[in-house]
Amino acid sequence: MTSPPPDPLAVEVVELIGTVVARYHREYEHAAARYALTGAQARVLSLLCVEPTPMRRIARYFECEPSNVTGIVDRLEARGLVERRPDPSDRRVKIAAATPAGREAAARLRGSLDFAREPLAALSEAERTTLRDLLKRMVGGGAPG
Amino acid sequence: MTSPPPDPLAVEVVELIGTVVARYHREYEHAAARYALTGAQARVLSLLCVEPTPMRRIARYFECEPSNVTGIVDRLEARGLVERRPDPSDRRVKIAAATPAGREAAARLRGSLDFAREPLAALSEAERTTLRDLLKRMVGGGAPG
DNA sequence: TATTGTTATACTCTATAACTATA
DNA sequence: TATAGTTATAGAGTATAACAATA
Repeated sequence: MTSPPPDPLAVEVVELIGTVVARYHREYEHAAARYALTGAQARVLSLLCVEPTPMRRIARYFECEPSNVTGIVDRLEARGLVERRPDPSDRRVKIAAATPAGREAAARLRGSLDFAREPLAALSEAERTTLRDLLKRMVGGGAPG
Repeated sequence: MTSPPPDPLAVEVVELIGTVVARYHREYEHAAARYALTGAQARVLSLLCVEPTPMRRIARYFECEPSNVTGIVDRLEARGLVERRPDPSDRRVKIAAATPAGREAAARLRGSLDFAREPLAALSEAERTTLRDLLKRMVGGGAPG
């Protein structure tokens, strides 16, 4: 359907983004592993620190099947990092929420993501501002979570 | 060891990168799935299209255990997308290489990564150049693959 | 009937440890 | 002895399908 012109500059940027993505993702998994969390567990926990979320909505957020979320939340709950709460307005719904221990673990993990800040050291403040604005416009173009 | 100052701008950029990474990664898996490939299979196949690579070096490249690579290459080989070749200079080594069918599949996949190019449409050519240069400097600061 | 969450199942990815064949 | 690749094993993520409880 879409037959975009083979813009060499766009290709180069896409490849660079691919490199950044691969590196970031790998480092994120490693950082999570240091807290005995898998990447998926860390991502769900981080989401639940922002806001308690029904199981179904977690699945929609990560674009995965609801059955996956059951297992991930099971394992987080078994370690006391997350709890399931009933939804007063709909007894079918279970709302997953981070416990204080979960919020603490997530905060420690977040603080350890130096690898993500480190490459920015090569840029001046003005350049970081430029980068931020360009990324914002790229991200803003997509569908909201 | 590293106790970087809590620079709000850096934090914002890191969060934006996190968003880009999450979106790109998800879309990449979906795109690979459309060709009946897992993300890991697609990444290995793409690497082998660049250059035939010994099993051990594939593992080092992706920073995973060599035993993983065996299974991934097994499955790619079973579908005729990859083949193992002996290394004439060291009979212990097996060199994995993309077959013509594998290169074709990888090319089709690469062509379908519109999602990565699409957000760039919001940027002018000058802005893309700026973005490219900033990303280059970020990436260049890390360890070479 | 439709929806929420779960269970059961099968496949893949991942790390660890032990094994083989070469070096 | 050290290295390259594999096998065996176990835990985790994922999609599919079927199910109970609730709407």
